[in-house]
Amino acid sequence: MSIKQQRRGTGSATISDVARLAGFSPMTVSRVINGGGNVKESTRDAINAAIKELNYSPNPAARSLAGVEPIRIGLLYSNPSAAYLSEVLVGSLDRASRIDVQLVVARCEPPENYREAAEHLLERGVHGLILTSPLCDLQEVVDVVTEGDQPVVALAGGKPSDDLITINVDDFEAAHAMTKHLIGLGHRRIGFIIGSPIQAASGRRLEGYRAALAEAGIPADEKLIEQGHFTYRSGLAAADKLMDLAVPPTAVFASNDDMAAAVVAVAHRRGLDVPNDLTVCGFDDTAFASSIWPELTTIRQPIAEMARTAVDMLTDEILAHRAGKSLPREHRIAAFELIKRQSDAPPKNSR
Amino acid sequence: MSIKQQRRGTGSATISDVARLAGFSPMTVSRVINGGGNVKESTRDAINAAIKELNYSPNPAARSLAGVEPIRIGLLYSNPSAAYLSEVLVGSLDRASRIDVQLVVARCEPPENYREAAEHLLERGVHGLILTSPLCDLQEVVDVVTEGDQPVVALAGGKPSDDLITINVDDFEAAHAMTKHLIGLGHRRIGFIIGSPIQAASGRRLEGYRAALAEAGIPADEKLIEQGHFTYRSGLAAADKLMDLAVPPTAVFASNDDMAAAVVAVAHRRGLDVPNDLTVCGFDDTAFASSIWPELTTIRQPIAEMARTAVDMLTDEILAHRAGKSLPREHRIAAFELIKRQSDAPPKNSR
DNA sequence: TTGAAAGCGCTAACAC
DNA sequence: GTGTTAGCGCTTTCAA
Repeated sequence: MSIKQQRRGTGSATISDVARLAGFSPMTVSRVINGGGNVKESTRDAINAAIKELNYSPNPAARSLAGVEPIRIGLLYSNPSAAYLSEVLVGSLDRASRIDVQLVVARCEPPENYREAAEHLLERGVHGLILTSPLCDLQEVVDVVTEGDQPVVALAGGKPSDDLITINVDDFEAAHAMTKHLIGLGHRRIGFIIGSPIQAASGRRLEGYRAALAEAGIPADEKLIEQGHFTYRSGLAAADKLMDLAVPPTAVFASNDDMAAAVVAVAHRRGLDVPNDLTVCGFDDTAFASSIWPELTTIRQPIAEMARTAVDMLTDEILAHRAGKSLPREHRIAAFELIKRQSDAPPKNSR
Repeated sequence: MSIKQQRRGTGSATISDVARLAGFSPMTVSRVINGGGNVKESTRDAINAAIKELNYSPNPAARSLAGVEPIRIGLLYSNPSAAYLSEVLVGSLDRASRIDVQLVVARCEPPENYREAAEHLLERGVHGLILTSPLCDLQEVVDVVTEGDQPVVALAGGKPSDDLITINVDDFEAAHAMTKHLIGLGHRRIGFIIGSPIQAASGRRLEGYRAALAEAGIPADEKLIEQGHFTYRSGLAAADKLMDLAVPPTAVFASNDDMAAAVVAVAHRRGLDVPNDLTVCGFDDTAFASSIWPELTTIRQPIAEMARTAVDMLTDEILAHRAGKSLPREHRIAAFELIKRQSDAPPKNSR
């Protein structure tokens, strides 16, 4: 039933098919695809239409064989919260391999070697850089990587600026949503553990919490707010302080899962049941959140998806750069999700 | 100083270079590379020598352009312990993209849909399958995937057999090493939490523990051995039983990190310090191990590396299969590592 | 058992 | 602005 192709060929549309349909030469199609200059507006449109109609996409093998310089992207990470890092890797590796982009991964531990690490990557000829979480918040690191003219994207962190493409969830909105959820459950004394002060997201999460409280007409009580550092250990300390309060909170919202897990541990140590005696919520939905018991209600950032987006955006920038154009630095917002699990309940004395 | 290549070209050796050096045509070289039949022994040797001398390796882009059927590997996973899964993905994606192998990933949740999931992959035209951890231990799943004649590799799990290529650490040796480490610290009453009974590794770990005890002349006490299921929750229950013993253990060795983390939680809840009042060790070195406090002493399986190996072995098999040869099913052992962190110490009353 | 020719899909170089 | 030509490195087909 299947007609054998003349020789081989995958069956999908080629650049010549597009050229024929649009009434131009393959070369012109190639120019359009690669954002090359010097193509008449009308020609470009016709070709784009043909591309769409044929659902054409260039064959990467042919492309690389024809000698285009491959796109290389550097990924700089540090302090690997294993779960976060691997989501980043999964997402970016996946997309990179799909669109045939080389990914060079390097670890960098500021303050020691961030300069070297960045320079090392640049020497390896990367055309753009992805900066992962704690790194995008270190001004020195950002300064170093934005020195050259390669585009840089900050993944889940960093302040939107003219130097940086950023991809974030709306931390304010997310913390706001979680706090509102807690208020909806009936909580009035809601403890909050702030994240590491060096990360911009920490402040935004705190503001979201404050705003939700204010909107509900709940007076702010500064004693309910403790500083943490995104580590389990800092969560332990903060939780202890919170639970030692004369009137302890009925719920604690920690700025990440590690600290939330620590709150659960402290509660248990004190003979408190979670969630019946204390509601605990986290942020990030790392492996932690669903491995401990009870499983944590938390905010999920689509890290893998964001990493994919990062690769895409960076690739677009690099291509634009090669074609001599320049795109404005974009600041993308990804959708968060409130994941309700078993660590939250109405406060005990509510009715 | 650099002489511009005539037009482009990467500079590395091509099939023609090899052909010229060996004194044959590119075609014959191609045959040798692809394991094709009909090449004289002496010719083959000469060409192989030339390949080696030039350090030649075929250009995958050219290859795929020339229309060889791409190698497609299916990866079947379930019950994603996020950390484990992403290590698997990172390793396999990385290697697959490097050697230009397509990886098709599918989730499968037995007992519902393992048959469909496997068949779905096969329909997508995969030439071989990787089975990740809990799956390789389910006989029904193994039966289904080995029905056809595609090669299957079991990654970190499964019983070595004629149907399956397996890649494992030596669970017996690893558990043995950890137990010995604990004994070396001075512990005599060492609790053990067994992993899920459906996974073959659980039994091997238990045996390793037993053997080390026996070697040290420590009489086995069955009360110190509790059944778990690799979940945090089962670890909680097992730890409670262990700590309720008239003479509780001074150390607990859990068959994975999740359960070890649960032991730490129970200890803390009971006012016990880890490691000073109780030593706790895990297995796997997942994110958990280094996120909680104290960080867990544990056994590390080089999952990502093992995944890379899996892709390589499968690819070799598929290539051999295509060339009409058949390799014996290999059973590879990867090296584990005992990661010493802060959750172990000599027993209190030792001196 | 080996080789020659042609072509996979694309783009760089150079016309026009 | 657009087209022509040639060739990237490999494999298939077919002939010797």
